[in-house]
Amino acid sequence: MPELPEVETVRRDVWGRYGGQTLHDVTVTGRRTVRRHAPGLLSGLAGQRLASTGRHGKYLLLAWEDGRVLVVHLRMSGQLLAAAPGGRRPAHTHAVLGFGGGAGELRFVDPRTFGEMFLAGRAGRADGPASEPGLAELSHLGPDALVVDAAHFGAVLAGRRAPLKSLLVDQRAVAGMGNIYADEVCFDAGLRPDRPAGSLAPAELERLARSTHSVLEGAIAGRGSSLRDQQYRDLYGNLGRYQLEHKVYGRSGMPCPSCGQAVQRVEMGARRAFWCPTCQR
DNA sequence: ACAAATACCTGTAAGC
DNA sequence: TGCTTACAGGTATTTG
Repeated sequence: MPELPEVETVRRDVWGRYGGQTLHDVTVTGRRTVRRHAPGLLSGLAGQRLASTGRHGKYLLLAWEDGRVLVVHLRMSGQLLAAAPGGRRPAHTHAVLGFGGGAGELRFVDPRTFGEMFLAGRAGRADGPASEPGLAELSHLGPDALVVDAAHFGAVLAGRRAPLKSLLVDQRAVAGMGNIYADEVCFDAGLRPDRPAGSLAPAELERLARSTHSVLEGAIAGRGSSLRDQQYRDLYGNLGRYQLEHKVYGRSGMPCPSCGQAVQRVEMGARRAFWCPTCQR
């Protein structure tokens, strides 16, 4: 499932192929994909050059010359796929951005239709991750996980009795982590996912911030995680390889890579968490 | 104010 | 073989 590392991988791919290219036409066939506004609104982007790309948490931002930003969220099953124009489009293709200059088309494919695209105003300037264009639609998000620090964790976790993991996947607290990376970050930081969020000592908050950065950066280097359903693909349809480096996520009963103890699975409400009972406290 | 539950979806896999 | 059921999970919304 696309979380921060997967979205960042796709962002870099998109910039590499479509950066500076002119958008010629937009085709929207999935109404639910553009549910925040009328489907025809995206056609107004035709003629614009892709000026920069950005990302905040799991939101991908495509900024155009005139300052408008196309916001893309892949949610569960969304994919952005590059293709030559004219080929047969895969099932569940809900929107297609047609570029000139031989760049071909950019397809939004999403079987479960949880994903969405919408047009927002006003772009940031720099091309890069975690740009802060100040979009009203994204104002509910906490700081991007790549730049969060211990002080911020301290502030948002203070006084909370909810499990640490629940806060790590809460995009209002910190933006970018989901089920996979919250578990991996907790393991790397040596913290139980079911620790009451407000119980972390200063040194633990420091470890949490450090592990958040290192785990997510490692996952970006590995081009993201493709799970057994192979739902996550990069722009060119290739699988990620960071799933090979997961220490605890989905590894219930298998030995912890650090100590050899069996990885445990704990139910936390409707969701679950994987963790090592000896390495995490 | 916070925490937990639920709705939204469909492809896949497990069970019968 | 074919049917039914459970499960996956990010976010918005509702309920407690």
